[in-house]
Amino acid sequence: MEERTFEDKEFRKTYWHTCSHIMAQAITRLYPDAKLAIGPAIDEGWYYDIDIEESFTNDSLEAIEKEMKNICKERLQIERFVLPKNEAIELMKDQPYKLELINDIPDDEEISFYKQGEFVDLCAGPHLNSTGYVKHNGFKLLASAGAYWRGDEKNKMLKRIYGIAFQSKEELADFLEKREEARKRDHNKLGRELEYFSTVEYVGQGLPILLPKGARVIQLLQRWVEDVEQRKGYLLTKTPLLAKRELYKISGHWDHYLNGMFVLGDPYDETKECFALRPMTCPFQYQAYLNRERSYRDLPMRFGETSTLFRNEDSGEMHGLIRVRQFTISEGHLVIRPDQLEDEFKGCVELCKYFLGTVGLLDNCSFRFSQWDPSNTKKYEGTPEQWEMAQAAMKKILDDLGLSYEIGIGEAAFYGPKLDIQYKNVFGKEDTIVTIQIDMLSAQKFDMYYIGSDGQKKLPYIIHRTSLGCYERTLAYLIELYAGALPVWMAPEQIRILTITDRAIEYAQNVAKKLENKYRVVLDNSSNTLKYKIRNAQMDKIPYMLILGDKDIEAKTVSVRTRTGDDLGAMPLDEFDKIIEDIVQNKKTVLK
RNA sequence: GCUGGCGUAGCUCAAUCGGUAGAGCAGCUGACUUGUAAUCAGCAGGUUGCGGGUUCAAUUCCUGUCGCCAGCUCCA
Repeated sequence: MEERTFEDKEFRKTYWHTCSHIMAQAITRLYPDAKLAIGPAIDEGWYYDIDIEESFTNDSLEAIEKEMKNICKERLQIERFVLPKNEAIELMKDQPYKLELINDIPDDEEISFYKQGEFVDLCAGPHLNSTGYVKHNGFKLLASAGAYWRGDEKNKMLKRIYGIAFQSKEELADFLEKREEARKRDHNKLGRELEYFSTVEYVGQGLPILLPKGARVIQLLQRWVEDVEQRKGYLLTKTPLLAKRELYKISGHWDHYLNGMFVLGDPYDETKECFALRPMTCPFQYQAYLNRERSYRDLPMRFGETSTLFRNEDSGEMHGLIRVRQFTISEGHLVIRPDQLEDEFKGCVELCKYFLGTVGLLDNCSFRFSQWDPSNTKKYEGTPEQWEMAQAAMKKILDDLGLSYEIGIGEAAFYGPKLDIQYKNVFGKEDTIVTIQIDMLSAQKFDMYYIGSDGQKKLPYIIHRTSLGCYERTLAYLIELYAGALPVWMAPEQIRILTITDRAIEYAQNVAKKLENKYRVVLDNSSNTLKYKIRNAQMDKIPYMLILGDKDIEAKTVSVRTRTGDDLGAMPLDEFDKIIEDIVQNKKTVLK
């Protein structure tokens, strides 16, 4: 086994899993009262959940690491053995979590253990065959955190320690360095530094202030999405941000989403009017459809809206621009005949792939088919038959499209299954960026019908979908992806004009005036030195810098420098305009 | 909401045993008028997140609260 390397995913996981046991052994040595829960290998490293009184501090993590090194150096043989259930229970009698796990193992399955020195753990394996194979200077404990037993918030919260290991200390150092590099791209830090957004304590959690740069980027994304959607046959709506309780009762939000809403008034006093801010656009936009009777000839009707939503997230959930309490999405609802489902759904997938591809985010996306959980029917509306039908329809479409997707059980909306497009950010964390959902239930609730060719009332299907998802979240991902250096067409500041001497001020003002008609320009005609101006210009973020001095005035040129450090030399303004116009018009993501 | 960590100037960080808050950068003013990653000088900047407590004295100790970070749970 020692011939194998980390290229081999199975070996990597085995190695990390053994690390997890070594960590558990070290913890047991240092804290004999610790009760062990589970300790699996994960995508990057491992964790172990432990029930223990003490909190793990940085100091205690170091102490555990030190003991782990000892265990490696002891070169303990790791031996697997199997016990019948009654003996397994006897062996683990002091480990309540292990007992619970043993009791869940079916009687006909064998119960395996791994032993290294004095330490024995219930485990399916596999493992390395000696603690000596783990390089004592190749691992690090990264963090401690809380985690619920079996992932259920009703259960006790245990202490979790995360760790990472490699086969050499150089690889470990490399990993830690890359992690630091990723932190520098963190939108939550970079976005504040570059003044895209800020938060204010007394405004509230999850309520970011979009500063001029952030607001500008979001505005131009919104205009672009609205324009493209218009060309794709979308009808623009603008609907209220709040409504009476009665609307949400029809939509089902009152039953399924009340604790996620901001309610204005007493939700339980039926004698008084009660409003709530909208957490979703659906029931509002349906009203546009309901405005008059519709024929089968009218369908599909595609409604689009740049829609601001409010969700009362739990206080621990907020994170920069990724998870907020007020956000704006490119919302849309397609009211369609059942026979149009396939084409329209595919159209939605194509559209959002176009948007995500153009901004450069598509490469980090994966698809998730989010289904209901048949064992938790309380969370959902509709019958099992209706769910099976909707999911079967979506499965057929996804398979036809040849999309490779993962299935997420219990990830569906309460009214239907979803195709979620998941974005993996610089830290490897995944969130939904775009969602397309099939809804076969809502039309009936809202009495949304159309008159078929036979003159009879028919129920349409509804597709809920976004194009670019939530703009705040998208902006966060763009900041991270481009490390703050957004593509020219969406950069909040495209050109910075710098004067070398005060003699160039008037010339610079004229240049600025010409460019301002088409581009976002900032003129720095302060009397500081050029070096000073460049230093303070965040020059690796601003696509183009025009440097103007006596030579340029005389030759009627601008000296152009790009944020990548390329000096394009002096050129007439028209020539510069052509270069940048091409890049902006064609939404090129690469500068040059 | 839960577990843990952290809140000192716009940013990055100091402040010994509890003894009355200091530096660099950014900012502003002046000088310099400079051709591609730190020109010089000066000024200003703080209810140490906020409230309560202990103490002669709190940035420091205790407590509550708000916010930020990591993770869990939940979700776009």
